[in-house]
Amino acid sequence: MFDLLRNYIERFTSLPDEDWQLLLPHLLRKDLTKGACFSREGKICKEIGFVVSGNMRHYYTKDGEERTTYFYFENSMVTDYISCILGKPGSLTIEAMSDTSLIVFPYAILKSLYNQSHAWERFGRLLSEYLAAGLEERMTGLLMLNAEERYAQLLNSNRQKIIERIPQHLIANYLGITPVSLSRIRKRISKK
Amino acid sequence: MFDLLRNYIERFTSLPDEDWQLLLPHLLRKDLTKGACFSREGKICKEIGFVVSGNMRHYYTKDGEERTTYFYFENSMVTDYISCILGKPGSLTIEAMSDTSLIVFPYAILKSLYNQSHAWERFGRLLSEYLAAGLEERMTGLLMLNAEERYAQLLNSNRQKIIERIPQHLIANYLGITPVSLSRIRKRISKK
DNA sequence: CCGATCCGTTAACAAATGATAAGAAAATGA
DNA sequence: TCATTTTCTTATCATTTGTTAACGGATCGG
Repeated sequence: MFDLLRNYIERFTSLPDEDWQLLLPHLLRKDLTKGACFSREGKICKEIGFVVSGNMRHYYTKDGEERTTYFYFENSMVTDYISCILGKPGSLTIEAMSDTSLIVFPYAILKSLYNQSHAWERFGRLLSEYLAAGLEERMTGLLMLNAEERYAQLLNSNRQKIIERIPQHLIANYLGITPVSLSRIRKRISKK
Repeated sequence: MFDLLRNYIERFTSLPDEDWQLLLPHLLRKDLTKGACFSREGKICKEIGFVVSGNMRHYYTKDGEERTTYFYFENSMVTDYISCILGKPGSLTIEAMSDTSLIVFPYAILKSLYNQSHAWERFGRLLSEYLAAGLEERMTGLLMLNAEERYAQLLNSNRQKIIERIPQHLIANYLGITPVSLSRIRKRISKK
């Protein structure tokens, strides 16, 4: 099963077996039941996860309300990256939306791999670049497009999984609008 | 003068002289007059810049209008990172807002340094992480805060340079609102 | 010095979005 | 199965934001 993670990593950069063996002993399987948390607001996130099956969301809290801003599906990494990088308590909570299987390993291990191996350092760079590119695209959407255009953008992106598998009020959060507003947008679009 | 760049890099990770010497021969000084462009929409960005003096902005074009979403001040890196990373034509234009002095070098050189040296690869990782953390914070602000809160956030951040040195209609762009709306927000705040 | 341009404010109106509540359909769980 | 919860829609009203236009001050170049 751990090969799923290896394949994911090799999509960024080829990883000699020697390097892979440095990580392998630290991998664990972790199963979360629906509603369980991987990382919590106020706690320092010390683990990296890889979603084998299931899906998760992360949310911030404002005025006591959860505001979901990201979703994780199978075959992707999950962590509070900011908390890991800065080593500070996170401001978001990551929660399983369904029963979810993860492969996990300590962020401290990844950091030590950065020191031990150029290949792992490269993976870290490419992962961060990939992350930054995604954030940039999404932020530009928020700055340049209105709510309806953002929903259309999501429809035409490679993130359809979100439309298909996520409840609408959470998609509204993700788009930065209210569920009521998203419902209106959908109605407007369906009339065209 | 090139030491300014070296100091900047060393704030991320210590760089042995040997590694610095790999980059040094490729550094050039470049002066832009007010209004000149460092990178243009539709062109592949092939250079990394470091702002020695002056300031710049980058903007996207929507319906023929410029939408400024970022500012660069002295002592910071400037480039169309997405265009560099993906090797694709950029969708933004980077322009000098005043006469600006840069240190520049080809992105291709940085890429080769990634191959030649673990220390440079590390710098690349840390720079990307720093970039991602900044994008994440700003995106969260866009999703969680209304326009007035975003302006207050900017006021209380370590980005006051923007308030002090940037025309208000461009700050409005940066916040994702219209200049008229920002003017109203400022009026509301001043009444308190 | 003068004209042109840029910049910020204000007003009036239109459009979009938020807040709240009600109701119905669908999913969930005992 | 039945009650409960979740999810989505719709309506109403308030608020915010966008749009357009006008005005005056500031800045800039000749």
